[in-house]
Amino acid sequence: MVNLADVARQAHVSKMTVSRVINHPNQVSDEVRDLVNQAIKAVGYQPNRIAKALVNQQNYVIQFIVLEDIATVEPNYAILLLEIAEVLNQKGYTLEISTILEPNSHVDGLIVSGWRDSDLERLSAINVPMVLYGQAPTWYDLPYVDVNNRMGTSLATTHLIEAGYKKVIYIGMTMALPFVWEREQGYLETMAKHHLVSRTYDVSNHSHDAEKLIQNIIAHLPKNTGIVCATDRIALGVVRALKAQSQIPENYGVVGFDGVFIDQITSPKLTTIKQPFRQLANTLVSNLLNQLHHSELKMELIQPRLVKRDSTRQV
Amino acid sequence: MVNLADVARQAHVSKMTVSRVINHPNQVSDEVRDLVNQAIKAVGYQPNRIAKALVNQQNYVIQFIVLEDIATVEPNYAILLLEIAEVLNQKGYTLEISTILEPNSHVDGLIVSGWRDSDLERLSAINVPMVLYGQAPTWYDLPYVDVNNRMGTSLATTHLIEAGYKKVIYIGMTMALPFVWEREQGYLETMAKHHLVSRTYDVSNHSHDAEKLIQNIIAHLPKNTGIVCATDRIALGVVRALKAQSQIPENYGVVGFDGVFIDQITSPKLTTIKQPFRQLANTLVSNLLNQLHHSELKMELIQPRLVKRDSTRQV
DNA sequence: TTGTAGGCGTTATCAG
DNA sequence: CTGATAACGCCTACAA
Repeated sequence: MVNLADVARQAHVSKMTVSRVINHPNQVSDEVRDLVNQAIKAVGYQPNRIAKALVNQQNYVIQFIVLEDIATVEPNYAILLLEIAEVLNQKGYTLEISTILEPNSHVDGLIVSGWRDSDLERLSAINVPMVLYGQAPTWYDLPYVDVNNRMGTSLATTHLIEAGYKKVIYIGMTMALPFVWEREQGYLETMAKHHLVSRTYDVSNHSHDAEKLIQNIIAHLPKNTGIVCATDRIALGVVRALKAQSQIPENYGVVGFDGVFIDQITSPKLTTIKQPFRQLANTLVSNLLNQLHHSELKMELIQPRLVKRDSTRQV
Repeated sequence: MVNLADVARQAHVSKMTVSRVINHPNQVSDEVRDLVNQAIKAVGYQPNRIAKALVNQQNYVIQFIVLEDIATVEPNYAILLLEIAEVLNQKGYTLEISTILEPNSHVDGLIVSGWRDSDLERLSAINVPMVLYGQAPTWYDLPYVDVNNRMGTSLATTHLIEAGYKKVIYIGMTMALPFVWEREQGYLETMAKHHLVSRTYDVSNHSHDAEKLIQNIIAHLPKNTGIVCATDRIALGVVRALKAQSQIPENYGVVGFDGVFIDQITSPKLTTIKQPFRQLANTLVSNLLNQLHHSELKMELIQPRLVKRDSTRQV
């Protein structure tokens, strides 16, 4: 393993000078800097993270904690994880993945996802810098990053109204999670703003349940109805139930939420509210690193995007 | 941060004795060992990974490299990743995720996934212990772990035959990847063994293409046909095309492959060949660690499982 | 069985 | 602007 000493020898300077060229280049004279840089290339030097970590009392490790059962949580994670890993790697950090909350470890920061309200107490007791994925109640004062769920369903509702669907209903989830509430509110507010009568239904977040719901209520669903769904999974069931009569998008318009994977495999392809995972990952990471370096606590909401596809009329 | 010295002071012994109690307990007298263990608990000592890594010239970091475009590769990864992370964490290793092949890094081992034939040359030039996810040509001598793809489609084919479907066809993929070939072979061999005439089609790995294929050939598809699909994604399209006439599983039987997520959201639910991800993760990790510790190179094939659900007749 | 010295590769600090 | 020294926390090698 080639180290600082090797470079120093090659460049006929001390180890410290080499170290400075790397970490504080402007404290070194131009000539020496060039000399050292050449030497670095010549011997193929790469800094040793471990040694650096030891002396700096930092691990350069960020832990991504998944508190919910992955198997049920579908594809979202893979993509978010990869994005975060990439951003972190670029900044010299390592992403460690964990499924348990074990604060004793040597990590510099935590990104916590899939938490429930009941985890919040425990979370706020841990004194490692952290950022939550998902909007948390403000009284815990825990920094979070989330997509603006309310804006998302608002976008969806507006789109359906503008596309000319006379009636617009909402199919939400039975889970008691903040984002579930936010998504419903986005629909309700937008309907109110347009002086329209709102109507909501709740199902578990499974396509088959949504499918059944539609079959049950189809008799009462007038043609020219728009359906805002709390998730793509629900939308999938709705589309399937409606597909038989191939009435999409003429008689029924369907909008999903999430924009990961499922939206692509439905037929017709889903109009959906897309979570901007790349941006989410970037924000999550920079939020956390800002805490590490400047100790700012921030709550951030990212804007989602409406992706128009074939399950709604083109306006 | 509490360290060896703190424990030593507390127990009135030297740092080395404490270190020995942790790493070579049988080199220490019983009394001293108990004393030290108490002290460790008392002060809440946790070994510092970083320092250990520095002196041992190990990072305890395993890199998981994803060489293909994640967005297109669907949910499989999230679950595999989490499983691997868990296993590794238990053994004191950290999982680092990366999307680029950059061998210069300070990692102890590599788990490589999503590679193509063209990556193999480069891969075998890297002299860091590694294990591939996916069966590789033997002449590269690269250790790999994979599900037994051939056995998988064989299981699927046998199931359809035993369920009494008269004709059994195969819908494969156009990609020139080893596992694609293996899956097709599993079908062909099994058909031959039963003295049945085989018939294969190829589509890209998208549900919509599979759907179109079925629509095109449905006229030539006699009732009582079984369809072995190379992936759940393809099966999804097939099921959708056949659903209209709701002829599943009476007139047509469909079996998918992978058993992650998609199989759950089809209607009817898919009979499929399930990749045992937990076991895959365990094998991947132990294969790699065996290389690190005992430098054994191994190629391992894991048996998949047939999960019978509603897209085939019950036997 | 236990302890001492030295070093892993890096950087902060202080002296020149 | 540059260099020597000590330290981060741990472990191997050797000594007692």
